[in-house]
Amino acid sequence: MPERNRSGEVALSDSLQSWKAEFFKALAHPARIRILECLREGERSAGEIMEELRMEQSNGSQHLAVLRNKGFVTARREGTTILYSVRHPMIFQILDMLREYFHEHLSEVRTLLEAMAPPEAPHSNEPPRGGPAEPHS
Amino acid sequence: MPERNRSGEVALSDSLQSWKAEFFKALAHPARIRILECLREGERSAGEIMEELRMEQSNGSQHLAVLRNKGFVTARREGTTILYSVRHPMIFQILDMLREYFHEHLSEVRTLLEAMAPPEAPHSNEPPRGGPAEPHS
DNA sequence: TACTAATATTAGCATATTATCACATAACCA
DNA sequence: TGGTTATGTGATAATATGCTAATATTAGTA
Repeated sequence: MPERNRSGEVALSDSLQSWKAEFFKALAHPARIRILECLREGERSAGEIMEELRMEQSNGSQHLAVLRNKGFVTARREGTTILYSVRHPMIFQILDMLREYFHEHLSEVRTLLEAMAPPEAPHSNEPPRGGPAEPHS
Repeated sequence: MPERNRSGEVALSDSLQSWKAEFFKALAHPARIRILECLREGERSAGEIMEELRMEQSNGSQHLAVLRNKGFVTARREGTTILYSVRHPMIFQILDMLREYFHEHLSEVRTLLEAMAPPEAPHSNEPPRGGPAEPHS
């Protein structure tokens, strides 16, 4: 615990860094990233999100709870549905920066991606025929 | 596993989001944030970093390994010491954005901080039962 | 009131991650 | 050579996380 709280300044900096870590932790899941990307177009109900992302209701609700508790999204009730929206555009700025970086450094990133999911061959992915074709672009 | 690789485009987007999640996961630890902040001023040896951050050698080395494997930092040997530096200024841009947000929304953030590390106040805070609490109607 | 739909929360389990220890390797210097 | 420092690696227990199933809460409606 690096607390040299001599002037009170270090404590704030320490809080800041812990907060940043919590911030990143909340984003450190593909499902939550997808939820945020889903909300990029605007307000969405919990049901719509889970349908679009094909998540279990309970699972999705838990991810939404994480995003809610960390302040990434706000929710408002409208009748029986609850509409979620992203609280601050900074989120999208960060995601956009990452997207740029991802494409600029695609060659380097690919190596990391392969190291990321080693159990399956990154080249040929099996086409699971019979699955529902999605008209989504 | 949401893979609808009909045109190859969705797969890339999916990879992007998984990569983003991995990116955030690598940053989701206060120690690693501190290491990066420590490297903001430039190149530093592993020993300097651990001394400044008061970390155990082995522990710090592991965190450095995470940052290295994810491509956040590069390392070069100089004699007996190994010098680390941050690979891309985007990291600092993101950290700066968060710092701004942290200070702009300090009042909101403080609530989350308290919920984050409750060393005192064993009074259980009430979860948002009964739907989301609207800021004000 | 009862009933249904939409969300939220809880519980149990499996898995992943962390910090830490112990030891191994490498470079430098006397 | 021997000794000190810097760094890496493997194993372990404690902790955290995610997923599924089940249950609870709220709003709307009959």
